[in-house]
Amino acid sequence: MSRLHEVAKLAGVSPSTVSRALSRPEMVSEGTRARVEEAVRRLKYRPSRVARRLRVERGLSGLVGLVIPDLQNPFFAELARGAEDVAQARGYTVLIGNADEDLEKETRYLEVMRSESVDGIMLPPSSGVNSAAIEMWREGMPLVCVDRRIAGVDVDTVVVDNARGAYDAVAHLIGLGHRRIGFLEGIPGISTSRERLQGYRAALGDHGIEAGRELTRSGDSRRESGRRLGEDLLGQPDRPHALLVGNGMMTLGVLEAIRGLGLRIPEDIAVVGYDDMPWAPVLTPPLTVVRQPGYELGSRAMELLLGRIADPGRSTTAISLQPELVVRGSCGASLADRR
Amino acid sequence: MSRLHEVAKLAGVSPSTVSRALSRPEMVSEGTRARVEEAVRRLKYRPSRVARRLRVERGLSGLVGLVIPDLQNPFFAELARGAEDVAQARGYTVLIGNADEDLEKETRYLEVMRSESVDGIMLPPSSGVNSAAIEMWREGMPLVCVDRRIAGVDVDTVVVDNARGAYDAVAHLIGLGHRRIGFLEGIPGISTSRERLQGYRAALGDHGIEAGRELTRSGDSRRESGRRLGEDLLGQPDRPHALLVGNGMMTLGVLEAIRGLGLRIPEDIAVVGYDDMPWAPVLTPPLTVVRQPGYELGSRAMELLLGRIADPGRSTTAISLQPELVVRGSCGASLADRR
DNA sequence: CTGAAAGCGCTTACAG
DNA sequence: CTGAAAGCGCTTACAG
Repeated sequence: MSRLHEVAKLAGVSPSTVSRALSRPEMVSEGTRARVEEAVRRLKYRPSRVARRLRVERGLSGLVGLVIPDLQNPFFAELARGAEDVAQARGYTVLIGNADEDLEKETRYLEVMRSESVDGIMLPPSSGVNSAAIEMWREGMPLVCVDRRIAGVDVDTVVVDNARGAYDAVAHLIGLGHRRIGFLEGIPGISTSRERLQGYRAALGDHGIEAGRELTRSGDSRRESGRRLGEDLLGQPDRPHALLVGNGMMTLGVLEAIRGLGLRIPEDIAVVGYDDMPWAPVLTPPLTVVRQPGYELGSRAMELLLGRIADPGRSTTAISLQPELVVRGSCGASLADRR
Repeated sequence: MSRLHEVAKLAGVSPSTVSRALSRPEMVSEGTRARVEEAVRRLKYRPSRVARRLRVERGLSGLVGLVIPDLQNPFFAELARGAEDVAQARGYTVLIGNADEDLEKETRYLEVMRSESVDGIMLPPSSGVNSAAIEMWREGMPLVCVDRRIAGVDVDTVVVDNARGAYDAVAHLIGLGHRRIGFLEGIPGISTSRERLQGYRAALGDHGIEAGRELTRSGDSRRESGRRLGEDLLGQPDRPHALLVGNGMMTLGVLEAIRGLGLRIPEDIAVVGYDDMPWAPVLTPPLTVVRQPGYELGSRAMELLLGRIADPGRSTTAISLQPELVVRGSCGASLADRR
């Protein structure tokens, strides 16, 4: 790797001039600029972003951090994609870390990112309390929470209306004649799970159905917990006849459980999944889901983050996106029509 | 953020001593070490990795780069997970970039990573020729190619035996009585696609079946191309009655095409997918696939990369992992038994 | 328009 | 065992 001073030597100018020619070309005469550019080309010079970052004040590193709870979950992969597209378009590079739904790993990534002097951080926080993210935000690190909220902290946030998504799904099931409707919660303690549970209960309540605790279970947002909980809930004699699963990966496990129990969808059990996973339309029957705008969630959050980096003092903004119930075949909607 | 010199002041020692106390504690007396540690705690001091990286020679940054062709593809997400687990365990942080199957984006990420002075880079190269990766490797950047090879360059490589995977799948179909077997290739030009095509042809050849060009199509490894190609290939009057799809995301599209055409699996069309996607077992019928050890691919490659970083002069090693044919219901294997 | 100088936050020979 | 000094590769007031 060639260095700035080698370029300077070859071009016959001082290092300062090379630096200027590269980052603020208008401050340099046309002739020297050309000579510098030629030298850069000849030496294949690429400035060290590390050295640059050390010198330049916050807000100019061109790096933003994104801590993803679970890269295996297509929903987060889509969110990351949205974030990355916006960042790239504005000349930013995204440093992605996979926290694996583990608070300790999340914290480690946040520390590394701070220590790498990123300009800002975006994350779906794993849990509201005593997070390293809050501390960094208080110390002036630009931060945006995406998908999940942190309670009690005034920070830029982009979320989906989770209560509404769950409410719509359950109302749909009720409209189809169901009254024994189960709910499988994702990781308890995060805002998405909590709000979906609220939406579920609200829909039941509004239709005069009592929400018995025996119809809900809490998991960990992984496939395996979906399978276990599904077997547990649906293996009971007085099992529900309809089910809302609070998370895309868990839905996969629930489908395995249903197959294992020999139940038919939708005749024996109607299913609505949360998140429109890529495979939802090719299932038999195609899965009815609450679709979340993952890509938009990521892109809007990145816009907010870059905005905050550019103007750290601006007031915080909270964006709420709408989910959409996508009715396919797994609830027997068409079945009901035919009755 | 507190700095090294503030810690030094609080502890009543010189900055050099603080640095030593932190990175080589055995060089410092017990008393001063304790005072430094106390000061670090009080000030919540976190060393700047940026400054450290500038000073320290290559091989000690604690950062490795991973350029992923497509984060939406669960296969690569799994690979990334394997890579990350090994890196974390050894104190390394992985900087992930999403190249989006785009040579230009791949190059941009590679440049950023070099310019961030990462210790090494791991990637499934998007195309063998004139890649920035090769240039960087020649300039001394530790590099390992994973999943895909670069022809003609002597570099550490971890791949799966793609020819074997495709061969086994096609041989399985032939064993079931099929002779008109189609193949949908992923992005042409990358080693995985090429080798799978070779395996497909070899299996046909070994069983005395002529591999007509009208039974193969080339796509771009995306779902949409699977759908388009599937409709095209299976919409013909003399369509194949069995199909190997060269890529997990394309398989999703093919399944949509099959449903759209009103064909039944496996009666009208037997299907084998490449990659054991998470949803394969919950399809109806469950999908027969060639399983690739994605996690192991990533973890082995990371071990190789960290090994090379530690010893840049060692001879290059090539690892080939074995795929595994997972027979489920989409080829009618059980159907055939009953005949 | 250009150069010399100082400095970003660390680490590491070198002396003591 | 500890400190003063130099330096990693840049950027940016400050003079001219």
